[in-house]
Amino acid sequence: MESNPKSYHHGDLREGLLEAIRSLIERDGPDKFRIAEACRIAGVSTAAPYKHFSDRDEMLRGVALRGMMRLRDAMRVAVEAYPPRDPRRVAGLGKAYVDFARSEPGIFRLMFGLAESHHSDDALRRVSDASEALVERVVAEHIGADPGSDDVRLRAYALWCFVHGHCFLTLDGKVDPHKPGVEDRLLALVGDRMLPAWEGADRNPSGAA
Amino acid sequence: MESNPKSYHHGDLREGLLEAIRSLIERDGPDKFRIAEACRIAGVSTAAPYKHFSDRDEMLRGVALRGMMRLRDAMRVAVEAYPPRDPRRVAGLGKAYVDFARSEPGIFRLMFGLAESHHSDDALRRVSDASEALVERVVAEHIGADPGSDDVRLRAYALWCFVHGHCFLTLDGKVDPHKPGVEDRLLALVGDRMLPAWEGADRNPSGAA
DNA sequence: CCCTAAAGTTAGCGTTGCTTACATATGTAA
DNA sequence: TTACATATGTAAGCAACGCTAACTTTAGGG
Repeated sequence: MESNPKSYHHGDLREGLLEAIRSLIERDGPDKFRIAEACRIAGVSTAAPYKHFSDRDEMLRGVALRGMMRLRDAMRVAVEAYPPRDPRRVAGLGKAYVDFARSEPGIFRLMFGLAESHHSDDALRRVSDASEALVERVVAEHIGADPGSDDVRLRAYALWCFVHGHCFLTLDGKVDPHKPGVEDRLLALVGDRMLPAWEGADRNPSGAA
Repeated sequence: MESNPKSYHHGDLREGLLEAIRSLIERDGPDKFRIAEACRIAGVSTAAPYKHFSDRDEMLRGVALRGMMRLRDAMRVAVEAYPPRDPRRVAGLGKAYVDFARSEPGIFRLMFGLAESHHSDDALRRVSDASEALVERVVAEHIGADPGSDDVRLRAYALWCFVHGHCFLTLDGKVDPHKPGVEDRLLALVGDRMLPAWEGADRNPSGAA
């Protein structure tokens, strides 16, 4: 079962293909990559992938899933770098998200470009939900509230919206990459205005519009 | 030059194809739509499109451009619904953005999924820049600052990040559509915490981290 | 030591984007 | 009107790609 290049059997063709496809998507985009080229990289014939994947979409979902896992892991590592209630914990979480989008823009686009797969594929949803739960946990600790409360979920979602939007806009070139100060000032704006404004405020669910 | 269905010439095949492709993208997605089907809808042969577009990508860019224009126009209409410095102006701007993403999710994804086209296609960038300028103008009026200042641009960008992220996350089903109260509370959170916190604060660019 | 199943290969089919060569309509000028 | 150039359509077909069918090779268990 090892990955011997000489043997008739690849050893772990599924993982080998996923890695090949990942690199090709990063180079050409999700709808441009060719299966035949991934086969050539993995060193197999063009029919081999169909022993492991039903079709092209399943390959894409496999690559997206592994990307979701890497993002989730990166967020976990970033969170554990600082103790609870440390402001750098929230900032680090956002930074990990942005760093991932910057380092793997093609996969990031793929992950959030699969329109219907999020609802149908259970594995994708599970990993995505884990990341969401992590954000909620960190926000809950930060503002000292119950992790499951609607208030925390809403604020975590708001933070996620902000970071997620920033990722897509930077990927689309809406912010100049040759102006490194912008991102720092942006983080400072959110960190100084948004997060402190939350602390101890609106703890009661007042129905004010 | 009229669009007579009986005549040999279509009349305005370019626009007819763009509309047909738009509807197909909305139904099947940007990478799934087939040119032949758009031709059937427009009532021409499969070779006809290539008299107006060089290739598939140019058709997609054409559809994306018209989408950008619709979004820009919707934002303009929303802005003009309220006088300057009215808080509903900023809220309406964001709402127009979200409404567009909800009503045309396929085109919205297409518009922000074209990775390199934003840099290469001048027409796309021009319309996108116009929308960006509009956001900056409204934010500048709202906080009573100079439209071209770095401060305004940063705050406008922060607002855009937030709204843009919310659009993508709702499209990906990250927020339950059967909970209409969520969006209102989200807008209230941003409106009550974020925007008022901006007014008259941090007008001086202090270097505090 | 076979026998089964897993995992690979080769050949080829159908679809699809796109091109080439040809046909038809439109606008302009003699 | 007629002649011509150009724009815009059709028909036929090529090449590439996803995918399948039938066959071959290896791994592993009784």
